[in-house]
Amino acid sequence: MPQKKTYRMTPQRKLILEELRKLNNHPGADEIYEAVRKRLPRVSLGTVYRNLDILSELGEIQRLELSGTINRFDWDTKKHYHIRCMECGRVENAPVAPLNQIEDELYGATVYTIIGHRLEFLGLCPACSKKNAPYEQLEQSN
Amino acid sequence: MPQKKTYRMTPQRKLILEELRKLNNHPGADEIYEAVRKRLPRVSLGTVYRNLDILSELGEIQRLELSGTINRFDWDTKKHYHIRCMECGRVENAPVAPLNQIEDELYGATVYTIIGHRLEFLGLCPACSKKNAPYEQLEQSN
DNA sequence: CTACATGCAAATGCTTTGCAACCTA
DNA sequence: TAGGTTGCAAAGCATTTGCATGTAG
Repeated sequence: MPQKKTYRMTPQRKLILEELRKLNNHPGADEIYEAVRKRLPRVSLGTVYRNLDILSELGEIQRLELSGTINRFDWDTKKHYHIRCMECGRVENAPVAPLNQIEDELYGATVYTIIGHRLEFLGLCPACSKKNAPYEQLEQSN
Repeated sequence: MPQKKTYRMTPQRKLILEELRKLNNHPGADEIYEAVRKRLPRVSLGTVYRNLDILSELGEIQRLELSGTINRFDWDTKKHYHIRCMECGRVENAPVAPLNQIEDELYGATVYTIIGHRLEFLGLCPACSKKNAPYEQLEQSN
């Protein structure tokens, strides 16, 4: 197995963590960058990105990979969920019935007007599963 | 209200739709581009992007906005879901209990090794809700 | 000391856009 | 004929990376 990497606690890393913990609005890297910059004007965006990577790898913070701009297209316009291979990116339909009632749980519990939801499963396709046996366990603990 | 736009059926648009319907692997724009290029070597990637936009707007195809593009960070490392405003991008926690058993539905039904799932709610935050009353209805029919 | 980390700038990768020419209804 | 559409190239934008220098352990 690969030897363990030892991480250091640098002023930059500490500040990034501190500032993120002050923010309750699930900020992006740019917003964290701006916050840190007020206390350490010479930080670089690159440093912020690198540290956010490391900190989420260490489990100190969580990276939210929300759905975003265009990625994939589907000729099937019916509602259905997908499963994606974390290794190779393959996407297939997930044979799971639509959660038609899941949005009801939010009524009264949020101030948002709910429009819909997205559910996506993550895993390994058979090919990558074989190639990469220990990977699953690793990600499980994430 | 805005006057209705009339769309045309161009050879490019038709081919893009045809090729997408042949592909069962939820392709990205680049893959569709390559497929179309075999039959129409001078198409441009820009045309492919523009048509995928229009076709999904028309409901002829579905755009899968899978996780991975918008990166936000969260100091809270416990499992929880989020709700995102489709207008302004604000993200908040969604007060919904984790679907601990949802992945079980897939055992035996998929050849993938399941590692996890992501659930995200989409809606309008109170501020955008007010500004944009007809929007909700529009998106509902999507 | 030395491997990890930083600042800076350049390089990605994917998507969008401006524009002049083109073509569908 | 009008206004949507195309190819091309350039521009965007968020994120990553190469490199020389700096520094925590």
